Amino acid sequence: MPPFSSDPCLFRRRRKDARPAELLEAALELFVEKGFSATRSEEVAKAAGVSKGTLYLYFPSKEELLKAVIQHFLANEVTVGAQEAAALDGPTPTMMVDLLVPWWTRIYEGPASGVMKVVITEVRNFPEIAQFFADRVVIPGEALVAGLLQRGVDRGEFNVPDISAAVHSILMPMVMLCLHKHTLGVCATGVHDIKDDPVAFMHAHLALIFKGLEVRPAVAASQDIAAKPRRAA
Amino acid sequence: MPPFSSDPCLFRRRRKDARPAELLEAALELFVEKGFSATRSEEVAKAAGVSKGTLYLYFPSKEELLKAVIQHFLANEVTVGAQEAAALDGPTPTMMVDLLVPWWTRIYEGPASGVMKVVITEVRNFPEIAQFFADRVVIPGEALVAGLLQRGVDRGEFNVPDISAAVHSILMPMVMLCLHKHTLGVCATGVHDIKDDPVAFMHAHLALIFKGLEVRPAVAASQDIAAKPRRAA
Amino acid sequence: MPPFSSDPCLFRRRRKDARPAELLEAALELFVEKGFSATRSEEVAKAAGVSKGTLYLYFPSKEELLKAVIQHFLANEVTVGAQEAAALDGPTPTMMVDLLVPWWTRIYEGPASGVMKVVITEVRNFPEIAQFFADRVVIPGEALVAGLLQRGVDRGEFNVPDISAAVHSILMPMVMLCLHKHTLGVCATGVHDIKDDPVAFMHAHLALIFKGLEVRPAVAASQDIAAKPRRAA
Amino acid sequence: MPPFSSDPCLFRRRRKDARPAELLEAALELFVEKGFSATRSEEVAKAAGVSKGTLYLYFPSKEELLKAVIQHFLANEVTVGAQEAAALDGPTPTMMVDLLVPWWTRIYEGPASGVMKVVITEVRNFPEIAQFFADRVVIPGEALVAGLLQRGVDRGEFNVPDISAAVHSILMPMVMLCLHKHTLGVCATGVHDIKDDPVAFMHAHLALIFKGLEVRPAVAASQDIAAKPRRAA
DNA sequence: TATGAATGAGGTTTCATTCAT
DNA sequence: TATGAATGAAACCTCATTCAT
Repeated sequence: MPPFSSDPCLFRRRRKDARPAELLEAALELFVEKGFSATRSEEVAKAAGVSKGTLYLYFPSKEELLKAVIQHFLANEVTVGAQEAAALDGPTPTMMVDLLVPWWTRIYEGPASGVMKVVITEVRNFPEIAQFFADRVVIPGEALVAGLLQRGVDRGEFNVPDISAAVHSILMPMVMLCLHKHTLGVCATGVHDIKDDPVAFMHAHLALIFKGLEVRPAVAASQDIAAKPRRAA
Repeated sequence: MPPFSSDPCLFRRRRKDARPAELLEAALELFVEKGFSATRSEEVAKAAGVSKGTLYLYFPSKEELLKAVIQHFLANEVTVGAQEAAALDGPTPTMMVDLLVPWWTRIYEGPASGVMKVVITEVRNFPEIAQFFADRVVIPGEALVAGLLQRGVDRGEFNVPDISAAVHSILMPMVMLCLHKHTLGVCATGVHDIKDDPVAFMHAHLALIFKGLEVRPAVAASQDIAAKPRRAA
Repeated sequence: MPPFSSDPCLFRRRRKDARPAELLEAALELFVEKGFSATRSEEVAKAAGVSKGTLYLYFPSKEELLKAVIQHFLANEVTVGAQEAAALDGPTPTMMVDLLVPWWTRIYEGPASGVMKVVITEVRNFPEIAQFFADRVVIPGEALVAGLLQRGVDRGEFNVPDISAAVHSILMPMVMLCLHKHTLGVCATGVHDIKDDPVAFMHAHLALIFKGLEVRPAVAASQDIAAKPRRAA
Repeated sequence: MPPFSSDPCLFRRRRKDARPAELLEAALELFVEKGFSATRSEEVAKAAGVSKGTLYLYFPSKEELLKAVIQHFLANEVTVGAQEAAALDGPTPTMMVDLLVPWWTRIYEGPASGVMKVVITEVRNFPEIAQFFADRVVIPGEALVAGLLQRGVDRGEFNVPDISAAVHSILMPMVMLCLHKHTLGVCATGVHDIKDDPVAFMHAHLALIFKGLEVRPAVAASQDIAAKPRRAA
């Protein structure tokens, strides 16, 4: 057949070059869906359209495959937000909404949430991955939010007594919901679910962060709420 | 009238009575450290100083053992929280601080945080566990916080446009930090860590929830921050 | 309590003396119902109202218990028929019906059929039992029927070219139905079942056999042979 | 177009094709000798010259293996009998002898008798096997004989007051002797044994049955029914 | 390079048996 | 004598990995 060149035919070469990526994608999908240990290596091979033996031509073991999956998908998912942050301007609250809502929605709805699930659930057994994840994802992510908060404080737009704690208060629900999407969210019934409208949740979440519970002045004044070192009445 | 006392021997009886708790403790420790599936039931038995068979005298299967661990170390904690909530009185913000800070500090610092890590990271492969966890922990926990928020709204103490989202904003950071403590927290360095002062974090977190970022009126008025379907000014 | 005499009180002594028989009865019932290997020794103990340990005071192992069960119930079940045979008189066909129908009905409906089931299903692993069973049950049983046939031949009542084969033709269905009662009969549906009317089956079976024995018209006419439901033309 | 022939290697293919039969033979031999439950799956594998895992490549469980044994060695034999019955013609008594004698001789002397022993002695603990056996062997086998009897009745060749009982009278001795061959027959001495001449037994058995079927003089006279060394008309 | 038949270590669970009391 | 908590040897089955082709 003429379309294929003579020696190592182009078709096969193209297949061969694509193999590792195809295997990694199949593996991620299955690891997210069924968990690492519950996924049999043959399933990964089948999903990628090759046989069990072929998988082992590219990855020496199932564990190495997992490491490759995490590294591969992590590399592409980082620091997009940071670049976008640099491009924006205006009042910090507006910036935060304009930046964080689409950024996190993209993550939540795309494959990145699956990567997070895999990393978080398996990280304990792979310390190298843990460090990699901390360096490339956690620390930059926290820095992004911390930077926004600091900007608002510097510009006198709002008041943040404990930036580090606030970063956690902002980010943790976002991360947790990624996790939830792929864990409890898929197997337990009766749990309240935000899966269907992540954008609405993000707006509500940020609104709460911005405005708090709008405690009525009288109530708030009656006692000093949430003072750090609380004293007995 | 049996020929011998039906309480045959104080020593054995005491052992028998103590066994379940000893097994649960050994199980939790191993489950947190190595994961549920990666822990062999024999290891749990050995760690509790008994043989494999003895474990099955007290728990009919490994999965039931996990359920018992959840019930013993976490679900009871949730129940206690709910009872304490019923006993308190006064302004809702005060109540929330007085209740949630020690409650969650106990969870975070005690074995309950380990249970959360185990469940969240492995639940996907064990649907029955997922449902058990949802029924005994997630739903009651969310109900506890939702109840407090509703109380505040009913008494006109604060305003909560979206109670369900607020529940998540409050609880997710708490849960996520439990997870973090036993995953990234033990293997990655450099990640900001609240491990050493959970009480301080809780106060800051609740303060943020109550007061928000205290956005200055002028900034807030300039555009409608965080309106759900945002439109351009 | 006065009813019990002083030293080893009569009540307990009586219990103790009855123990082995109680255990054997419980064991037989369970072995028939669930099979030997599927019966746990604790179940036998429970059914006899004692604890696991006590069972082992009387029988050194489960296998020895099985042997004791078989020997115990076999000893009492043999040669009753032979004695009854000696007491009867008259035309052989009549004798056979009068003897075999109630004899086998008793066996089929009583515990003896269970013993047969146990022996037949387990005999392969217990050669001593096999010999015991052959000597005490199979050989006397076959001799009984062979003797009856020989008597009929000697008296010129019927013709039996191959007595040994005829013995099998007569006895095998009877034995097989005992077995069937406790095996296929209890677990498979759709199999034609004679469980509900063994007497009718016996009459039909013997009627078939007799007509094949070329009963001489004179003898046959003298009385209605084997004809409970049958009527003369 | 796969890169290599889809028939990768004749040697391996031939092994793979032969494996199931080899495993079934090894399994039957062990099941007959030691019983189904007492035979470990690894023993079957070893006897077939493969490893434990290989067995499970061909049969999903030990119970399915037993089902396959039943189907392969016995159920097919029943099916063949039914087909042969359809192919024959002529007077029913002749048909029955021509059909049943070689059919049952084949069963008795071949592996099928072993299957019967296994099923009958162990079926009680495996309800699914019981149903399978009933559906594939008992019901078709009884239907085969019942069909023959009905044919004779319809053609006015003989009289059968109770077909169902007659089916049992005919089949039970045949089945029972299969059982006997592999139970008492191998371990007890002194029991009368037809092992050496099943053909003679079958002729005698059927002769006994026929004479009881009131074969009409005309039919009986047309050829000498069931004479032991049958000769062509 | 690609295959898939074969392997066998390893996991959970059962249960006959023991023995301290 | 009687108990029942404890044991640990099996048994079934899975699946990551190898290797002949």
